[in-house]
Amino acid sequence: MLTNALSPAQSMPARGFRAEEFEPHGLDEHWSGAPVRRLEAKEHIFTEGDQRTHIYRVEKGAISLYKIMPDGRRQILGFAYPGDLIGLGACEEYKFNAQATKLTELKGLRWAAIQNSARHDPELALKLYEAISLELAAAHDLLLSTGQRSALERVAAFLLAMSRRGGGRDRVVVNLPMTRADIGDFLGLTIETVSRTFTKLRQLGIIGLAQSASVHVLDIGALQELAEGGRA
Amino acid sequence: MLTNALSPAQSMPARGFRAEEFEPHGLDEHWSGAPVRRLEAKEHIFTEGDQRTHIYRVEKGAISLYKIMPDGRRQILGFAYPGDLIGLGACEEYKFNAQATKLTELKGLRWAAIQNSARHDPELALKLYEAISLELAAAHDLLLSTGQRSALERVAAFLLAMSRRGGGRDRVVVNLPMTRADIGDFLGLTIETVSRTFTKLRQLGIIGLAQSASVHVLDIGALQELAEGGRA
DNA sequence: CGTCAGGTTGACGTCTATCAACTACGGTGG
DNA sequence: CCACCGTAGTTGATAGACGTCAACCTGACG
Repeated sequence: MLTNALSPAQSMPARGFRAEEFEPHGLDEHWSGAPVRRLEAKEHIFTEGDQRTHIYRVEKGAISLYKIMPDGRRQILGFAYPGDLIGLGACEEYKFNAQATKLTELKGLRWAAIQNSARHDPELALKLYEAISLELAAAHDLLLSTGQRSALERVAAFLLAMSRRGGGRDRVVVNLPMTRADIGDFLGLTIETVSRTFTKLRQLGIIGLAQSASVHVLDIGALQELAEGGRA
Repeated sequence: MLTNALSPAQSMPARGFRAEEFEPHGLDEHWSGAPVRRLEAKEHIFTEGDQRTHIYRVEKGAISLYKIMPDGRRQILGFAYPGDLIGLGACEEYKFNAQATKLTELKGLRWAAIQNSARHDPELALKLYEAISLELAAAHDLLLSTGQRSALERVAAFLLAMSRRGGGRDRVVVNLPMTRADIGDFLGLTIETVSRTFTKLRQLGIIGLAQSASVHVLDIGALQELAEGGRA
């Protein structure tokens, strides 16, 4: 029911929430009229410190949300998939950057409008509250990964979480709309370690790697065991 | 203005929010009537999976919020100080454990009551939304630490964040109401690494360590540089 | 066919975990 | 009063996991 990033034992998409299940009802009408915006890969929706004018909903593609340090180190906080909302944080400025990982379409709503509605519509306000509390749960799960899990465990947890995105739970074929660099910066690993770990999982017969962007999950049980530290 | 855990460049307490600045006005009246509950060190308020019956406000002491893996690895998500709220997540069950790090007092409010009020009071609902979005920002900052920063950088960022708790900004004497083990599990380090890093900071003349629970910040500029990766 | 971004693999280095010994402190009880 | 014990913290030696540097491969695209 929740929307955690790296919680393989639970049943949640990796960030934000599935529109059909959790979208604030009070937002539906607003979205229908909103114009579609198209982004090329690597194009930004907004960057940290920008005035927080809109909230966005991903229609197609995928968005990475990330923070970056002065020396270039980057931490991806999550990936937003179609149906996910972006920019819910209640503050004057965006607190992170949002960038398309591939060709992406999204809709935007003026925050001022949402805020006005919410001031007279407790239902809507509570929906915002619920939506963001799902994001918090996702952040907490990712925190458990980056803080405590080994590289193998992190990648296993990541693949499990990804296998549960996009509706059908525990899909055999998982599509990864992001690069190895993105995965690395999400999990707190380097490109090389991510690549090596994928290879190890393939050698163990747990996954298949037809193309690098498409993973076949062959043994989901093993993946779950690994993610929970069943064996190091 | 925000409440981030490890964002030394910004000015926020480590988790939750300062009551006098951010507490939902609609909650004030509720709290005044609530009974005080006293907890010994290591006593739990609730554990993961418990029915989410109350939200709590810390009055004295400190609470650690943590997740734990089957094999005992623990990730502390944050520390709640006096004025901070606990258990805001919008779901049926608590998603983490809450445990006193020392003798602590807190007040609790039945969630059902808050929820009922919020359904008719958009102001209150929006306050909940704002409160939890601050927690999300805190989680994101911690994520940047555990995912990207070195041990030295993490401890520097942690000390900076702690120096900004408790009202007076950039206090020279910082009190740490948690053990080295707690700090380690918060930052994704071991006790030994935390201890060694404190020693290194002392040898560098950046902090003073009279007692292990009380840190004197001697050179806050150096701490900031370290936290942002100024020099590795 | 050349170029470039993305991905894989190998050799090596290093940061931090692990294992272990030791100190300091506080409480408890003889 | 002091011996004893448990918890917390520090420090040292060692090992291992992951990062770094580098070569190479692949596929897309002009």
